[in-house]
Amino acid sequence: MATIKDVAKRAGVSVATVSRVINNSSRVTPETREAVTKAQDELNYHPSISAKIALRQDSDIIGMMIADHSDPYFGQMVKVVDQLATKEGMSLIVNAGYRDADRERQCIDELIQKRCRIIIAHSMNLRDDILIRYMANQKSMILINRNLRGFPDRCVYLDDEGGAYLAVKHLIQNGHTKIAYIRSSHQVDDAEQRFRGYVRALEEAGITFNPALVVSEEPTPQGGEQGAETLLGLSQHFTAIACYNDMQAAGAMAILSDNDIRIPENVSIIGFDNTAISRYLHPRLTTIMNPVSAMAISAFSIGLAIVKGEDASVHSRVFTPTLIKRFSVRDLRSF
Amino acid sequence: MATIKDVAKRAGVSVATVSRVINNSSRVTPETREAVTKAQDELNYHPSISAKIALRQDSDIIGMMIADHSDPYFGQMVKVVDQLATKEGMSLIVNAGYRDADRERQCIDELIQKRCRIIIAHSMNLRDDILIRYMANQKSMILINRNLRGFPDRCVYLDDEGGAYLAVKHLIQNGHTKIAYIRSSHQVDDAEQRFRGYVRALEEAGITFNPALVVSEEPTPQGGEQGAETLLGLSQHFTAIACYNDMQAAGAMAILSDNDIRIPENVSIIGFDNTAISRYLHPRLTTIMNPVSAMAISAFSIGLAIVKGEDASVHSRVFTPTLIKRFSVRDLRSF
DNA sequence: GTGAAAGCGCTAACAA
DNA sequence: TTGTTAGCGCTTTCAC
Repeated sequence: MATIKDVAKRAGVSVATVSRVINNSSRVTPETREAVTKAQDELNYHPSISAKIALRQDSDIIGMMIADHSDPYFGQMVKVVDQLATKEGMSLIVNAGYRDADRERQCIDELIQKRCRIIIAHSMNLRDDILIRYMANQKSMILINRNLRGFPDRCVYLDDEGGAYLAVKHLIQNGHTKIAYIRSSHQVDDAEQRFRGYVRALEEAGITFNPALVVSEEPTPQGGEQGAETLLGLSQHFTAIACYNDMQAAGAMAILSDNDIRIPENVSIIGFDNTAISRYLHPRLTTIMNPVSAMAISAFSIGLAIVKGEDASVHSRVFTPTLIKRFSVRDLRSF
Repeated sequence: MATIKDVAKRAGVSVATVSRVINNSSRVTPETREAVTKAQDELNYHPSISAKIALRQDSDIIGMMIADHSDPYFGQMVKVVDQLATKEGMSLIVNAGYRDADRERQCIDELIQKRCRIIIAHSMNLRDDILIRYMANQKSMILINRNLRGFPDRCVYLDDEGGAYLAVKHLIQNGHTKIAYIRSSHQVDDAEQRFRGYVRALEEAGITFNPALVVSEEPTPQGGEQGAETLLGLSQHFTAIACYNDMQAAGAMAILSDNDIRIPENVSIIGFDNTAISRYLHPRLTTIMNPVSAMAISAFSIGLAIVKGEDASVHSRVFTPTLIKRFSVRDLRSF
């Protein structure tokens, strides 16, 4: 691999001049510039970013930690940050922790080792004390989907409890009282919050909570299939299923449909997240809007403001979910 | 940010010893190791990867270029490579070019500048001559979804033409002759190949190709919606629609359904790629299996073999699509 | 406008 | 087992 020295030699100039041409850092005569560019091209020279970072001690890299590369929810989040980063002339590195605490630590350590200027982390399994330590040391680290005590201005999150409450309240307002819930089997904050929203909506409506109508499954279509099968086997009567997320809803709908149970005529379904898939299920899924893009923009903006020494408090930190009405919930009161 | 010197000073040893502890590179007495680890921890020291790369000239980073972070197709590809990389103790960087030639070049340049040991690129818009130049200079660069002349052993791709042929032949075998096609509006190889497969299947069956039944749309659900609307407005009779991919199929199905056209009773649909979504559409989508994971594994294995100086020719390079029969195609012959 | 040289954080060869 | 030191590719200051 050609180095700056090779280019300098070939162009008959010093390395300093080559550096200046590469970085447009100060005036260089057109002839010199031409000669350098030519040499660069002939040698297929690509400056080493590492050498630059080693020397300069800062990097223009923004690092993200997400749970899973193959999950479109995170895909959207990454895309938004990627486009903002590009606009700022920064580059992006994304690590996925796959919901494993050790792997998550590794991912964040790697981002630090690569000297990312901003770190945006969506941690699923890291304990508070570990995150607190990272946050304390990385002044431009932002957390998505977590409200960590001590760092109110660097935590961007959704009101998950309120979202689930909204979903279940919508079912109740449509006359449902026997409402099953497929929760996430992961031990994460949002799973707990969403479940709590379900319980609160029931309680507020004076409906007694029936633990037999709650199943715990992976937050995937397969989990939804499994959950629906379990619920059907229970021979407990229910008229609606609220799900942890849209993926589970998709799986549950497939199983219901396989069993000739019509949606929403026989059973109503409500999802969460408003993932792309929800618009293409049949019937189109009523769900809760999770403003991922807006949260990603906010997280990025806060990080950027910190790095630039600007005021970060102008950006939103807690986001409110809203109901997206489609066709998977039946109004029982009109019958 | 603490440096290796700070740690050395605090632990009362030399930087070389700290380096040895970090890299487990040679024997160190337990007491020394302990002292170093303690100092590291107290100072929150994270070694700079950049300094290491600058010095060692190689990196254990594997770089990928994909089209779009938010597309689950690429998400799956990235996940597979990520897990293989982790197993090899390597880290992963992914850049997305969003189907723009300039951005794609930037992405690849960035991967080179970061001194990735292996580069896996899925280029949509780069011209052959540009790719040839990159491939010639980057000996461990692998191309996915492209058969670049001159580099047969570093190109991993799907027989797209054969896949579309398979799809349309399946429709024909089920008695369809008026077959519409929604193609991708992108000027990329696979779009052209798949379209060719459609035409060949028709020709082989003696069905005259009707250009009025072909519409060109974005490879997204929105594109599929648009395409279906156009086709319906044409008042040209058709009994089946073959799509460039599953996303388009999902969108088309939603539009058909909105217009009370039943699938497959009134119109059959076939997709391409066997994306996760295809199993959760209603009815479940008959489609063509695109073995992304297998291709990603192959690309990675070839790259690794090159880097290790092993024989790369044992890994598959061209992949054959297969038909996944589900419930979106009706057999017209039984009526 | 250009060059010489110092130095970033780190590893590895060599010495002790 | 540990320390000293050269040097990786690059940027930047200071001369000229």
